[in-house]
Amino acid sequence: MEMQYPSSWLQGASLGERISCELRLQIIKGVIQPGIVLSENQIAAEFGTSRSPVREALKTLSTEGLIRLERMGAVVLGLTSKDIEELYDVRFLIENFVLQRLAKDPHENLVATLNKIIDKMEFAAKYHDYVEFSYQDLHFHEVMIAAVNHTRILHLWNGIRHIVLTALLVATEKRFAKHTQGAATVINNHRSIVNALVSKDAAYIEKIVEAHFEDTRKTVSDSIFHTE
Amino acid sequence: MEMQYPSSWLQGASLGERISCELRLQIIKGVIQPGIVLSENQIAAEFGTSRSPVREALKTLSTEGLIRLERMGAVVLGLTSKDIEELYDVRFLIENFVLQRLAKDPHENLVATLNKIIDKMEFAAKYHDYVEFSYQDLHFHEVMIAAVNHTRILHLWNGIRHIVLTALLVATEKRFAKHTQGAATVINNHRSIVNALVSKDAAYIEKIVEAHFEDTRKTVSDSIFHTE
DNA sequence: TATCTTTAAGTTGTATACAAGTATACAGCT
DNA sequence: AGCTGTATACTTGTATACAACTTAAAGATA
Repeated sequence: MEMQYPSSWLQGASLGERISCELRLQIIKGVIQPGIVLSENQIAAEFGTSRSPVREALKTLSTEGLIRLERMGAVVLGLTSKDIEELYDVRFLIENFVLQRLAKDPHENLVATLNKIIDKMEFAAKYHDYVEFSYQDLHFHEVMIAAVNHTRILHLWNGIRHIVLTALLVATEKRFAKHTQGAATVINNHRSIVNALVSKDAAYIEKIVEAHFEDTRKTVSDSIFHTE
Repeated sequence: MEMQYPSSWLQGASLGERISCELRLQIIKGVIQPGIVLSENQIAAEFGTSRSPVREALKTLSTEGLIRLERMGAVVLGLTSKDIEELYDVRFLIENFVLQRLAKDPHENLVATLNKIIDKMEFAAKYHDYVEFSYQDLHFHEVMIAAVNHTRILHLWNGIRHIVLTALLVATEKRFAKHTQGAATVINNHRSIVNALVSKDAAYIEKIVEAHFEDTRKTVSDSIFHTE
C-alpha cells in the first residue's frame, strides 16, 4: 500500500500509530469510502504487518468515530460535511472555554509564542509547504489549549487532534496546489485571535473565535468536498 | 484478584473491557493509588489472562486519562479532586450545549422518557440499590445527549462516560451505606433539569444546568474523598 | 572510592497460533 | 421452486512466542 501520511510526523511512531494515521488519511481523503467493511487480516496484509498493530489502529479510529467496530469487520463511517460541521462545533466549545480562561489568567510569553507560530505559518506559505503550514496551524491552537492547564479539556482536544490535523492537511494540500492566496486569510484569522486574547473582552473573544471556526469550517469543508 | 465492578454491567463484555472496568474502579476508589507503575505482565497475572486484553484495557484507560503509558510501564494518574472539578467543567459544556439545542428543537417523547427514568431512580433509592440508582442517573443524561443527534458531542460524552459512571457508583455506594436521604436532592435536581428543558428559556437552562453540576460535583467529590 | 563495563531481569511492540463464533454457499429434501 | 441443514471459509478475541530496548545492579578497573 502507498503511504501518503507525512513521514516527518511519524518519527518514533509504532506500527499501530502509523497504520492509524495512514488509514485516517485515506478515510478523510475519501480513498476509503463510507460503508466499506475493513477486516483486520486484509489490512494487515496490505500493510505487511501482523494483526496486532492493526487491531490497535482500528480501536483508535473507532474511538475517534471514523469507523465503527462490529462483530464481523469494521465499517467505515468517514468524515461527511455534517461531521466536519459538528467537529467545528466542538472546536468552538473547547477553544472558547480556553480563551475565556486565558483572558482571566494571562500567561507570560504566550502571545509572543503565538506570534512566532503565525510567522512560521507565513514562512511555510511562502514556500508552498502545506505540510508545515497545516502543522503550525494546529500547533497554534494546541499551544493555547495546553496553556490553560486543564487536563480534561486537553484530553477532549487530544480526542479530535488527529482528525483536525489530517483534515487541515488534506484541505491545505488541495488549496496550495492551485494558489497560496487563501493563506493570507488564514493567517489574518489567527492574528485576530491573538488580538481578541489580549483584549480580554469576553464577548469579543467569543465573537472572534466563533467567526474563526465558522470561516475555517467552510474553507476546510469546501476544500475537501468541492474537490477540484 | 477480587472483582468489584457490577457484573450486571459486564454482560457480553470482552476480557479487555472487563479488565478496564475493574482497573478503572480500583483507580477511582483509590485502591490503586496515583504514582503506582503498572506493568502488563503483572496485571495479566493478577487477572489470570494474557497480555492481549490487558494491553487493550491499558490503552482505554490511557485515552481516558486515568493512567499514562510510558516506555516502561503505565503510571497511575488517578482521579484527584481537581480532576473531578475539570470533569464537571466538561460535563457542563456538553450538557448545556445539548439542552440549548433540545430547547430549540423539542423532541416528542423526551420529557416523558426522562420522567420515567427519574421514577426509576426514586424506586432504586427506596430499595437502597446504589448500582441501579447510579446507572439511571447516568442514563438520564445519556438519553438527553443522544437525543440531539450530534455525533461528535456524543463521542465527547463517550470519552468520559465510563469515568462518570464509575465515579457516580463509588460516590453513591458510600452515601447509601449510611442513609438514602441525599437521594431526594439528586432526584429534585433532575426534575429541575426537566423543568428547565420545557421552559425553553436559554438563560434559565444554563443557570439550572450549571447549578446541577456544581451540586453534583460537590456531592461526588465529598463522597469519594471525605471518606470519613 | 569512584567510574566504567557488562550482565541480567524486566518491559513493550510485534508476530504467530489457537479457539469460538458468524455469514455464506451449496447440497439435499419436500 | 422453496426450505433446511451442513460444510466451509472468514471473522474476532485471546494466548503464546520472540525480538529489541530499558533499567538497574553487579563487578572489574583505575
